[in-house]
Amino acid sequence: MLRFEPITDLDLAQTLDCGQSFRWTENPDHSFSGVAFGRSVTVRLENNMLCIEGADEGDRALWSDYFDLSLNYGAVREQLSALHPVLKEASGYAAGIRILRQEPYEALCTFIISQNNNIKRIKGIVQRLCENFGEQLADGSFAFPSAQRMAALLVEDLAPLRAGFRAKYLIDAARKVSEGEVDLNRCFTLPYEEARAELMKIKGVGQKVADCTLLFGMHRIEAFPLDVWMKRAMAVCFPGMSPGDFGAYAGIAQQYIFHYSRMHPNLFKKT
DNA sequence: ACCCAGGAAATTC
DNA sequence: GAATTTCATGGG
Repeated sequence: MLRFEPITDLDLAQTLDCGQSFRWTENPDHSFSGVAFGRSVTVRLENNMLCIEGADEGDRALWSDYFDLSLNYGAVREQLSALHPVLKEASGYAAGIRILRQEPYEALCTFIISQNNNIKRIKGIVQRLCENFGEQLADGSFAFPSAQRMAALLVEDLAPLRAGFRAKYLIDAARKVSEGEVDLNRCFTLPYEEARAELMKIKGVGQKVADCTLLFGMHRIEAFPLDVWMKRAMAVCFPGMSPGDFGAYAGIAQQYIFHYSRMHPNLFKKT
């Protein structure tokens, strides 16, 4: 069991159930159980201390990075709040969100699955992907399958996932990643537009999926994914503004706005 | 029956 | 080139 120093600006529900990761489930006591990096754990907050059951001391840095504990989100919110009054409102409402550092390949696959889909069904498809092709862990849960494992599959093999037209995209991603035709590690350091182009070599990966992969899988927090919710929010609340106007922490601003708009759908009705 | 969901590719104009 | 249609599946 790992225990971290007391921390502010962390809400597990806002962070783990806000549509950036699809592998966490809430328990009756408001802790969350999930798998990341092949480790099955349960996380909870006790007196503002993050506690991770099932993790050992050797993984302290891994989980600190996963929950982005070293970034001062209070300072980020202060900076963002100065940009626009609605962003100030949204960042206050969603102040407990942190941008996770997920496994790059997992982020890539889950956001390929996300296209023209809803969060509930995305979770089901991801769960079936892990159960069918991921390594089983000691407690019976499943790791996310590797690109190498998935590259050995045929599109038909993914039928049990019921992923529809996205199955062929997953196979293309697995093959290009496992053969090095797409280098996920380079996407951490390439100039932003080049990193996005690298990911878009995969069939089924456009700008939005590439942006989500960069933001949630490579911690490129300048990324500002525009999905249907964000396009509505931008049209209603930020007319004339573009992603570049949100600065170096655009991705965090995006998550604040995304969460705020999903929790207040009536404010962003289509005209 | 129709519409929508953290879109992108294929087709048509 | 820009606008529209198609692609699978499941819930409201």
